[in-house]
Amino acid sequence: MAIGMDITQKSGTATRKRSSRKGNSAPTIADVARAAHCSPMTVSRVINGEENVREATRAQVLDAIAKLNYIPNRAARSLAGGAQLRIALLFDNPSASYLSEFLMGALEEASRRDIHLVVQSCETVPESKELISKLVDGGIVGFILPPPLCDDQSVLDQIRASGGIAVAVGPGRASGSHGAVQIDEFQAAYDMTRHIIGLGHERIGFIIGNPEQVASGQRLEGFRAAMEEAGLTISDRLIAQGQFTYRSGMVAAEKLLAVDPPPTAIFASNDDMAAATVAMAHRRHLDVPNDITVCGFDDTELASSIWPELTTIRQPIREMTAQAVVMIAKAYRQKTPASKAKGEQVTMAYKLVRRNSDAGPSLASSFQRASEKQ
Amino acid sequence: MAIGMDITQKSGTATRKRSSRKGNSAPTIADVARAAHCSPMTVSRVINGEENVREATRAQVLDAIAKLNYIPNRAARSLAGGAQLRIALLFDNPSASYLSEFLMGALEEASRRDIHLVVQSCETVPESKELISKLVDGGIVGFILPPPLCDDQSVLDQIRASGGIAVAVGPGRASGSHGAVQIDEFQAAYDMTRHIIGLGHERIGFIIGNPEQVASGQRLEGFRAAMEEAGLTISDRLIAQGQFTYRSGMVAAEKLLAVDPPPTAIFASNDDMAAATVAMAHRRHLDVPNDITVCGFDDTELASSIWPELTTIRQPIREMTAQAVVMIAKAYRQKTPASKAKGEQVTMAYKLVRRNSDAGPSLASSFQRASEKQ
DNA sequence: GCACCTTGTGGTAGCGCTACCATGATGAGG
DNA sequence: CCTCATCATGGTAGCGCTACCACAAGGTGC
Repeated sequence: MAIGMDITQKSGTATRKRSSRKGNSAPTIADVARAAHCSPMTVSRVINGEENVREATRAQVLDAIAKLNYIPNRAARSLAGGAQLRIALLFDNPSASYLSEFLMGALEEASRRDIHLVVQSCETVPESKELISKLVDGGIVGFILPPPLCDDQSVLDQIRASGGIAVAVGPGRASGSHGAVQIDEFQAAYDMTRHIIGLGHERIGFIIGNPEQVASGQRLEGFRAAMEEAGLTISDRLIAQGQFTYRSGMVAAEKLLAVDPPPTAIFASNDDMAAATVAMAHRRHLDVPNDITVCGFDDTELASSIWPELTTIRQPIREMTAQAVVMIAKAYRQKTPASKAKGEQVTMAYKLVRRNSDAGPSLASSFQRASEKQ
Repeated sequence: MAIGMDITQKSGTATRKRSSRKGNSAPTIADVARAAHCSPMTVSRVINGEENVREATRAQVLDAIAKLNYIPNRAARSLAGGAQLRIALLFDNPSASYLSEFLMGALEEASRRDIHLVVQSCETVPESKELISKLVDGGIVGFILPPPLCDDQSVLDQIRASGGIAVAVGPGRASGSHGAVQIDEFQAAYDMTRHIIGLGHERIGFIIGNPEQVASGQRLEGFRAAMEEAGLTISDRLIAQGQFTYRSGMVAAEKLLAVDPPPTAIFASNDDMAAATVAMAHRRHLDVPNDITVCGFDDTELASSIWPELTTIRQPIREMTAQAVVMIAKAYRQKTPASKAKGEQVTMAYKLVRRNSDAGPSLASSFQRASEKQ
């Protein structure tokens, strides 16, 4: 890692007398063994709950452990224990804030379990093929795949072919062939739509996400279902295609706001597009939320850094990623030829976060809507 | 990334004498050494960025590392390296995107060095006093302080009094009593202003950051210096006070845009406020950058997620935080009574990132300006 | 010319723990 | 009584890496 910087590292002298290497501190297994009048091996057995230790010996050891306040050294344990789990986190180019949340969860859990996490960018699909088998050869046993990679069947297949364990995080739909951690996208979009309807809106616009990601379709379906259930008509003109990017959101919002009469609320499939919608509304001198309600999805950082802050759906990204790490660890441990490719599915709870971008329809709009009906 | 090199690992090591303990062998430092035709020690040096390695050797080793996809074993590292360091990252409430970048850098470096990183929110200053000594008693040896905490002398003093090592990241000015990692805020703001002037602008607005942070003042000074050097007058009406928040940016931008004649460019002291300025400009039906240039500072994720993407100053936040971790680790290791409170200062390189929010002044504005001069 | 650095490199000895034998003790079966 | 499985335990050899020298090669300075 060479960064273009100059640093003043003049200090190199300092001849301290090496106290860290041996010195004081931290009782070791040998200390315990001495105190319990047995060998380190026996202590190790007790710690690891092995069977073949006499009850009396075990008690002695336990006693010594308590007396010395001994805590086994994690690092040494996993070093000696051999097989350290290595997991790769592949990513294409998700939104940066999504990725950082994602990393936090994975890194934290990996550190807790003393698992090696390798973070790998994986730009192009053709390249990925070679990359994956290289990683597997290099000792990587599992792969965590955030969107949009989690929807790429060829990557999934490649991992399986190489003998790796794949866990997709946040795919729209789970296929049984691999593990997945997700939220119920359909239900979340449904809930949000219900929320908007509950505010009194009837003319609600929707911006679809990137059509290549399964989640986009599911969110749209959730929206549709709630609208239909409420007996509201869904005009094609009030549904715009986006790509999950801010820019695509601007284009889509522009289109929706130009419809006559305009929607009193817009539900965008992610926060970037919702933020763009707010910007477009402002450009038209519409107040958010008084003139128009705008809701997003994902609760990325953007949602709370713009004004008004967005009402959105919070995915527990960190927890989801942590869960993915756990799942790989588990799958690896019980990797009998049989259960190998089972593919556990976990659905986690999302949350509708209400902030300042939603409100009931304005009187003017209501009036307009009322008159329009007649 | 270089592909096309097949992995020659297995053919190279014919004997395969290991394999006893581990089934799936991850490449070790010895494998790399063999591939790079040097000793494991040299590889270790390269990995740890030590100085005394010839450039050619370093390159060879780096090459071998890449080829083998080698990843150092953290467990072994911390075992051999001695005690495990514990560092706290205290934060008040910086912008979320800043924080997430910040965390990434720290987490990554901490994980790389097997340092235990404790992330601690520290809302109120009175509370902080107790918190710090509690953490030190609990075995925390170092503290990383992002803005705005890095400007709080009482926190710094408290850490020193408790015997902890403090490193401020991104303070405006370094005091010798503690470590600091920063960029040259003044120079960066100066450069950006020069850039804007170079585009042909003369009537340039500025939005100041939170006055409690030293960096705000430095950025303002950099702006002033460049303006004066170019012989441009600085109207008080074209300088607005902000707080580094999106919302404060909206208020400030509104004020600046209402000035008659309005500025043809606005330089905001951070990206959040710049983004807000773009939004306000749009609300007034001003095109960015054709009608007005808007520049930010920090290059947080927001800068590239809105449209147009912001021209801004990129601080290597991640690298800076990583550097802070390194500095604490080093300071701790050579913590002789003498060198203890030395307080190393590191200044890192920033970069002016040009994107799509700047352009020369429009003809209309130029004309206006020209006529105004007469 | 010989002390002295300085610089790049290699060798060795562990860090604390566990895998894998090897060893004494036991008891059961012949 | 002697074999042979079955315990309970000990010894040894690393796991992968880094701290600490040692050492050779190339300067300086006088």
